[in-house]
Amino acid sequence: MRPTVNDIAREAGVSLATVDRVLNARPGVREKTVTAVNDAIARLGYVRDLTAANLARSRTYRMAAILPDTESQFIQSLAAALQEAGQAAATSRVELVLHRFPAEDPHALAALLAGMPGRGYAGVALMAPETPVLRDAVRSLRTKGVPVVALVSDLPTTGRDHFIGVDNRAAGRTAGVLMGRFLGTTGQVLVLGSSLLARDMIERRRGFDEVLLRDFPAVEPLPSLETHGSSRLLRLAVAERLANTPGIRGIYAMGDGHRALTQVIGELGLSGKLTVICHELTPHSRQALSSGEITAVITQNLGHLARSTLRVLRAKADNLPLDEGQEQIRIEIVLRENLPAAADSAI
Amino acid sequence: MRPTVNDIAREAGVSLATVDRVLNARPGVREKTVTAVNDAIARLGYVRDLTAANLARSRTYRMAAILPDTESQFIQSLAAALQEAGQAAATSRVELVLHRFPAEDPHALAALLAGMPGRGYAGVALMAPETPVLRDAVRSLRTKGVPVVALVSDLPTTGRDHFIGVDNRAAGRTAGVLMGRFLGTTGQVLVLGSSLLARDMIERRRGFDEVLLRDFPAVEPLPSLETHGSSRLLRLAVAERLANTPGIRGIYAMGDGHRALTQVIGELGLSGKLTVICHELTPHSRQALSSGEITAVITQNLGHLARSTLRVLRAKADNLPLDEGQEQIRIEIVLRENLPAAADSAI
DNA sequence: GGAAATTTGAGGAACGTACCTCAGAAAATC
DNA sequence: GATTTTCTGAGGTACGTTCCTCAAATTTCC
Repeated sequence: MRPTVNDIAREAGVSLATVDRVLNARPGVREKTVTAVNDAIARLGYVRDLTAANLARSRTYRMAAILPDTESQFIQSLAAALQEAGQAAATSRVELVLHRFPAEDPHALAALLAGMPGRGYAGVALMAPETPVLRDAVRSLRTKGVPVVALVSDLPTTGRDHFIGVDNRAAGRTAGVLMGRFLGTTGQVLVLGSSLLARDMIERRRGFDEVLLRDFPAVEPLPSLETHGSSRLLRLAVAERLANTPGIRGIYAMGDGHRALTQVIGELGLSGKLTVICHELTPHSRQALSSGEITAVITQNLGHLARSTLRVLRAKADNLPLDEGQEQIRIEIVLRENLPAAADSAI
Repeated sequence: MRPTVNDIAREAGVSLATVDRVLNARPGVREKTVTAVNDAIARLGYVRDLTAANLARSRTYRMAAILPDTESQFIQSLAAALQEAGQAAATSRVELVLHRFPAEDPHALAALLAGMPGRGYAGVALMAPETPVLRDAVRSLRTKGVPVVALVSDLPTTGRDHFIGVDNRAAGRTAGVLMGRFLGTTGQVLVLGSSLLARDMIERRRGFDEVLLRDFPAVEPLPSLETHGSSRLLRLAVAERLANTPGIRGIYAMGDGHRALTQVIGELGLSGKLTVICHELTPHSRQALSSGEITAVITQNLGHLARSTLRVLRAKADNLPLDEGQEQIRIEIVLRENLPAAADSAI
């Protein structure tokens, strides 16, 4: 049988109450006694039974996930993944509530955040652009004891507790190598980015250029086209560039808008003739990948991201250490040949 | 507050004992009453609190993981990942015991398996070659009610409950595209494989050839060299082939022995001049990747694999459904640019 | 050496479920 | 309508923790 708190009390020659004080770091125990208890714990190899502990605490964790109300497939997939992870976590006393904020209105977001502590949230996961208003809102939340984690795009200046997502600079570098090696020789590359999540776009771009400059000097990345999430804008801009710049042999799409992109490429009769690398596996990019319209997708596993979010929030709420290995989100490269089955909840 | 069994009893107008009988499918309840209880459950949206349930059952899960006693870095990393996942799972009443068997002795393995039910194992995870003896041993285990999952290399003919690992055919295809695109033009490719885990080797080879044949007819994969896990054999064979076949521009290493391979390549002064693609991220392949001796590694996240193993075994032991999305192990492509930080427990 | 402060012990209630017993109610059978 | 048989209720204990109270023991300080 596994040792219990009672075994420890006996082994350490103290009472159960004292063991409990030590285990839960409650005050009023002499240093010497603490050591004695810890020794007993080590000797017996005691591991706290979390199921029993949580039950006794009868603690429930009400968490919020806040996303922009953009209706891109990526955001939708992310929302779905979070919902699903929330459902699964219901058995471990964690409840996840999804909130949306108007993508272009940082003040609405700040107001939403300000209301969080009052509504009993034990933690907040947030995907949002890094504005000054947001920075203050996050800081205020944290001083009120609500942990905040950044999702997908980091918010370092806000002092968030953790960032859950990939290293976007490394993701950009990865896109860079693939572009360089797939092109093989010379060529110009069209680079597209929305601007909502400024930070991740900037980091991707930086990584992309870094690799091309260093390892593939014959490849010339063009200045970024900002599409602001508008497919009309994207379509016009891409058509114009492709028509006027015959040297373009590749496209690096850092943001969303896969559908508009493949469409305009198709209309120009260039499907399959360009090396197209984009980010995020969505229903549409899956389809374009398997049809050969997109060459490679750099992505992250949204199911993992969502589950990680809940685990991290919970650990932060309980002030417990993280299993860094488990929480590290990998940069995944998806080609037609390793496209995961659609059964994957993360899409 | 979440509804409890008591709420259900009140809502259904029956006693707690009856609700308990229904919930745990114990006999002695009229059909009509069962329906009434289930209706109440549906109405209140009751979800059984698994932590409390397991506590009450005072159920613990003793699981076994069985690996060959080969000392390859891959097996060592896998063993470490399993150990670590086992430690983490101790808080949720799961215990994992690692066993090894002599790699070349299927009968010793069968004997080991035969002893499992007696020792109170609730589930077994197994990485082993698919021999007739093994098939019978696994079948016998399963009829005794012990779920068995195959690890890394599938064992379809044994009727195992689940396979945890990547689709090796798809992994081979992925290696194929990378090789084809990275080579760019014509070239011969040396293919190396150990033979211990016959099935995964065969599947990888099949996938590799499939893609090259279809999409890269100018690339010619040579017949597999079997190294039987011996680095001496590998070294001799590779040196001989490279010396006598000047058309070789790439190497696809399906099995282990990264160290011997990069060594012999280095001795021939070919470091960085060949496109080398291999499987499994290990300390050594990491190093070779970052130094440019290996071009790409096709791998799987061992941390994920280990945690998945425990979750699946537990679900099978409880006869619960799986979250397929969470358990699907992805085929990962690692280049120097997206090499995950070594902090990752999965190495 | 005595008062004050600190540390410890003993005990109990609670968390939500499982599982047991035994008596009593309701239904089925003749 | 009496007798079986089948269902149901009431109550309890247990799982391993957390967290509380209050008294007693021990230490610290003047």
